[in-house]
Amino acid sequence: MDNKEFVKDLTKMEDDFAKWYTDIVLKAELVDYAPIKGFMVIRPYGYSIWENIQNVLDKKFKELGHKNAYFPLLIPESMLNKEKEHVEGFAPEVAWVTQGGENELQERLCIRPTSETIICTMYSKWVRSYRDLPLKYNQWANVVRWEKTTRPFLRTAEFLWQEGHTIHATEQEAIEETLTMHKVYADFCKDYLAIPVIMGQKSEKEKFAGAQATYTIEAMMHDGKALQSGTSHYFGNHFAKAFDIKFQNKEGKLEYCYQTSWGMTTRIIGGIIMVHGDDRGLKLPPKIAPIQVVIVPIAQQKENVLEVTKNLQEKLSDKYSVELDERSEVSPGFKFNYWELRGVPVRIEIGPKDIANNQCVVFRRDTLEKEIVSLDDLEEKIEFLMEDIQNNMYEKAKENFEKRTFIAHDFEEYKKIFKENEGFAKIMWCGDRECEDKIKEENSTTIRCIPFEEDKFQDVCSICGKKAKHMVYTARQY
RNA sequence: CGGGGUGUAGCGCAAUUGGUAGCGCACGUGGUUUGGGACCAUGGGGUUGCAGGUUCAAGUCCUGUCACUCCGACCA
Repeated sequence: MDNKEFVKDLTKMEDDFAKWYTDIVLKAELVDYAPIKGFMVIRPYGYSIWENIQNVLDKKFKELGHKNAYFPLLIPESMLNKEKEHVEGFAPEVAWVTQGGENELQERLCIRPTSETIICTMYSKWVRSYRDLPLKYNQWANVVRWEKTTRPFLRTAEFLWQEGHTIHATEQEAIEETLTMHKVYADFCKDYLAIPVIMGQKSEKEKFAGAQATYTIEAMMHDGKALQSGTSHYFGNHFAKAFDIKFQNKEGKLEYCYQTSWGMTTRIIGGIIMVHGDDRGLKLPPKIAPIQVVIVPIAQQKENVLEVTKNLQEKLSDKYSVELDERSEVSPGFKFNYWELRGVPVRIEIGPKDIANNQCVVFRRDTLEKEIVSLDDLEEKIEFLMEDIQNNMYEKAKENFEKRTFIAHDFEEYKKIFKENEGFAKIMWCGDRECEDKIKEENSTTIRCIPFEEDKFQDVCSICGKKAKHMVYTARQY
């Protein structure tokens, strides 16, 4: 049968994209809804994707001299209130603890929406001299933000993340740190998740509450909407002033520290699904897939079949994560669909015929192609496929990205683009808040970022016609 | 918080003018199967969201209430 029959045009999926998405995360057993509204349960298979992400990032962080630590879940209200912009930004979505045991608390405690405040409080105790700097700590934790509408991974009331917090003696060093981590995220998305991203800076309006500058990586989902996939903030010394983080410099004078923070969350799993998934379900990049190869025995009750597959699993397990599906109660066809839904990059089928011919059937999830491979060449073939699938997935994602990136020279053209399409629209922007608000009001789009690489296609603002400052990417967002 | 919708088995649904709750999938057991979601036989599973009312009789009609969900505003 022609495999292309199965590959439906992904654009047809758009209308029901949200439904498709939630269907996949539930059916592939990544998550389940929790008994508390807005919260999700991450099931073992979904969690193992997160573990793989953690491992890669954690290793990278440590290479860059960061250390892991852990700070409390609860933050006293007075502590949160110390930085004005920050508390105003988060106030609408914090959850509060007001009672301890039977007693009402003197001061209510918020469940961390992020940990800047408590970490700054500790940093102020730990820093005395320039010799103590920089402090580069990271924590893997959960945070709670009381969101009104939620969707598994993309927006839930509680989510898992890493948050790195660093303080430095100089502005320059802190800015460098912010940019370094920004690049770590971008490279991670490209090299491990096969997701192309735009690197850039957030507008004043969209930046993190309390930050001086927010850098973001913006990914495009298959339906053309944007997903903010990782952020890196430069704080200047705002928080240092609010939390009194001072150090004595070489000259013996007291100075405030310069600070950064950066985070990536379980939301990125939603990104992987929405960038790569198709109508058969998940499609996981080999570098991050919990199971890289699944072996499906055919007619497994027949002599030798299970034995051969077990040996093969053992052999391949040195290099790859290999699952042998030896369930006898379901048919091979069922297993094919089962593992495709879960996004396993490579499947090996082996039955009596193959054993007789010293061969197997190798299936790749990205293109849905099947191929007969000699068992002697199998290891080489798998090695090739792991790399080829990874690259091919990136290319496909990039293709979609480019196909759905538009240029708007004026507002009429802009409106037309978002009336007819979903995607990224590049515009020239004067830098005024008015124009930023206007596109949102009329198109529900936002400025995703001011990219590092601007393609200045005209001199005037695409919205108001005044002199333009920047080229920016705009889109509807998740 | 503004507008719409839905609550019946684990999931998806059905039940005629009110007449004592059923189907598919899933699940249990026995057997036959196994190269793209197997089949046969058989079995288990329900205070119809909750509370009240009308009636000989309520999944169905009335009142209240709760929950969920979709579309807008807020966000990693």
